Amino acid sequence: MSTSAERTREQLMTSALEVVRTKGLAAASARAIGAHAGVNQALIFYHFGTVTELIEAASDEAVGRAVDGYRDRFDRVTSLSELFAVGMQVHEQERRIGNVAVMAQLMAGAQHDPVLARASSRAIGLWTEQIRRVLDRVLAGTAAETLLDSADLAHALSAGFIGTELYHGVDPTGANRAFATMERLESLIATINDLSPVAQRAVRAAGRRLGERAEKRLGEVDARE
Amino acid sequence: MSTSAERTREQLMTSALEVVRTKGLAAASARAIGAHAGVNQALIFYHFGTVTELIEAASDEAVGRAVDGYRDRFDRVTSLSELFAVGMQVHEQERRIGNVAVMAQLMAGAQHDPVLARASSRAIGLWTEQIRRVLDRVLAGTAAETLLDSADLAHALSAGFIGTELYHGVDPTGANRAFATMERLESLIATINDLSPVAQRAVRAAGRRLGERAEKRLGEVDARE
DNA sequence: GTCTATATTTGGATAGAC
DNA sequence: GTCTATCCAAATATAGAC
Repeated sequence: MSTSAERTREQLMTSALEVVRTKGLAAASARAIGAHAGVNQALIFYHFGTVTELIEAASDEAVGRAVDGYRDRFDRVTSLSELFAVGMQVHEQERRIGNVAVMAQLMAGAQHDPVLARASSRAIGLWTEQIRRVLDRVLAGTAAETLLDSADLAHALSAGFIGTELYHGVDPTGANRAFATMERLESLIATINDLSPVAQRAVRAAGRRLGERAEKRLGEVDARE
Repeated sequence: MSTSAERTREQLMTSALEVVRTKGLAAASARAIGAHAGVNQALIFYHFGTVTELIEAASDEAVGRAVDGYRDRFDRVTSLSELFAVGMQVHEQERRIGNVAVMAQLMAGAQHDPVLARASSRAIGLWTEQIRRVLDRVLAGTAAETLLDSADLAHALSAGFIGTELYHGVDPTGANRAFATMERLESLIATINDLSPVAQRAVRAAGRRLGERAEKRLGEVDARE
């Protein structure tokens, strides 16, 4: 049984994201969100304190629900190619309903706002962790396991999706070309997984050296920050 | 010989980018930019019309100059690995001075502002074209030529750099992991270029089929938009 | 070409009635 | 818990003096 206050809170949260989605973060003022929710803007401050805290709460709720909703689908994935296919489908769906656009707006705002930074960190963390979990499983025992690191790759995919979203608003064809490259690279990995044992050993050996180099570099960069 | 008006225009342009760099697009108001430039905010409207048009002019000027400045360095590149190394160095430098952060802010704003969209389109276009030109040259005659498309890859790299920049502000370690993946993939391509002829033929053949599939898909997506 | 002053709008936030 | 009314700060933009 939802009280009137709970309904108001929910309306404000969905309206907040809806305004960010359609008009961008810069236009997501208390007045705009209140008007969209059909309630007075003062209620935002009563229920959430500030506008950005409302957006934070809305993001937490929406991302948690979205990621949960895809969990079963990801759990049924059994190969890297399948993960890639499902990942692209999920991304396309999330993109169509505007959730990726919202995330991109929040991350841009997060660069200079600690509240949005917290929200973005949690949001991107949930998605990345979901991908990493499946990657860990489907990479196990394959040649690609030597070439890639599931955590690294999960972060790269998340960053790629956000970057491509911004790219899409500026140059749609260019964004599709970026996606085509991701597809090519995935196919390449799949191809290597199916190579002859001899060729695979050569690639693995080279890959091992390269992986070590990458990890070494990563440690150095992190130490600097 | 620079007139007083020219100096004022230049100060406003550099100040505009400096404010975006340090405080974000949302804080780049006429007052903030004017104060930073040490001139009255009214001059922004006199010289540029609106604040976003000032930012547009500043971006055009700065990006053109930056890309030109790296041209020679890119022209001396002779292999994919070398391009990757130089690209990472250039990106790291541009990131350190904040130019990547500016671009990310502009692209986020561009999603809902036609003036910023124009500016972002030109800016990202210059960088992408620079990368594509070199890719075209260094890929020629290699095994990777069959696996990749220089225009597609150039767009993917640009999108990746922007996405990673936003990611960096939210999760620095995660961003470095994303970079590590780019490095691994580049190494993989380099490895394939050095494989035995037999293995390479297998990879090439698989790559050709995959490349055709990617291009087909790309055509379909573009037709929908 | 630059500044001061100001009109106008918009936004965050709070007080107080209901 | 919600609304009205309002304060205050900040923003874009313009008019007019210098």
